[in-house]
Amino acid sequence: MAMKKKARTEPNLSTEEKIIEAARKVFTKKGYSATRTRDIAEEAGINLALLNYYFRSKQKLFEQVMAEKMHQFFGTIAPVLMDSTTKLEDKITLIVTRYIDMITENPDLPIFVLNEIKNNSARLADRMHIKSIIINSSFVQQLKERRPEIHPLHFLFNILGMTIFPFIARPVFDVIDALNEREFKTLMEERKKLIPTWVKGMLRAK
Amino acid sequence: MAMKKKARTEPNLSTEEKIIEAARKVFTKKGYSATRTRDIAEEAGINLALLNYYFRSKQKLFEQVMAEKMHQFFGTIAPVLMDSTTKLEDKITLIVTRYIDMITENPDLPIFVLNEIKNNSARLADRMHIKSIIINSSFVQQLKERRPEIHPLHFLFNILGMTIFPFIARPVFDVIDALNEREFKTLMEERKKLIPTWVKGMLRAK
DNA sequence: GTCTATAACCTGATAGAC
DNA sequence: GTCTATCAGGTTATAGAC
Repeated sequence: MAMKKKARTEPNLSTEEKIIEAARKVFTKKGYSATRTRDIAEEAGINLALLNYYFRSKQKLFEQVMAEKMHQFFGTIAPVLMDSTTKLEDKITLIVTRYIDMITENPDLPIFVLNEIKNNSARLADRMHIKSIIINSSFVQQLKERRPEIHPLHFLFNILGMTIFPFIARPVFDVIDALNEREFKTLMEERKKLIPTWVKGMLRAK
Repeated sequence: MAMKKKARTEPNLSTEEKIIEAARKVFTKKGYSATRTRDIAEEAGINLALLNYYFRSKQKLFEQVMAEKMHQFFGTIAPVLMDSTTKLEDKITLIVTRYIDMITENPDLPIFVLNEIKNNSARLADRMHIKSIIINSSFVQQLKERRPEIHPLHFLFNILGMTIFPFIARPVFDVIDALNEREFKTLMEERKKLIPTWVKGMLRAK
């Protein structure tokens, strides 16, 4: 009966690591506002005061987690977009497969990152050079050359939308039990092959 | 200098309507947890006590707004999916154009609805017959007939992802000033024609 | 470094005057 | 119906003992 304060993170970590690990989990799952510092402390199996000892405030702890998560979210495709030695078709396949693998491991990541960027916009997002990553990337150049009459963002929206949206919409399908975990994973595995095929069709289409 | 408590909603509404109108705006923009009942009262230009007088609690007020917003979100396409007299190709065009028009007027709606469903899942989502709307719809039947070897949800994910994702990801592009409001609207207008074309290509593709 | 206790503040909700 | 004042409980953060 006395197992209320059981830690849920690995016990053989430093206190600081236990806290940040717990913060990653709770912030990503519930978002900034719905997260209580007590939730994080309990998840880490430590005392609430230690959170403020290691990280001055909830806000500071959050900023650290958020920076990591943005790096994870945008860093997954940034190198692919920039690499001028990869063919356009191969880039598409890489973006899709990497995102599906990464988000499968971190299902709450997309809606967390996009929602928190919306809520903060100004401060957080421009830390990374997202603009140059997107606008001046080799990927966008290749799209412009292939289909000069269509804005390259159309294709980026298509690839990311088809890849990421199913994860964002998944809770809807969960509730109606239309799609259990295994079925969803199967679909997403299929999509690794299907999405690149469809996008290549768009690039060819009249 | 004494304009702090200025109401932002239309003044010629009943108090109850002013409150629910303010609640729609604030909840949709900030989500349940980040919303303070005081925010809603100020937005409505009324006193905090009146909120509890008309709606017993923050939770009750939220549930009312949420039910409306889910109806708005899913109701936009439900009739189209169900109508067995419409051709598959026409359904696709209708879904895309209706969603783009509706979300353009309510840009925060998709991430709000999907995020709150994720946070509540159990209670909220099954009130509407989403399951039968999706699984037993004429739309899904038509997809099965057209491409029996591909799971129909693949096409639904594609259509909704290409249509809705740009709105969800927009704050990212806002910050990097890659896309002002007019440019974004132009792109979304173009997508009303482009997305149906691309989807039809997928339906044909070997 | 880690804990308990508590300060300081915020938030949802209500009492009670008008 | 509407307001001011306030309560009760929760939340972040810190003081101080060990």
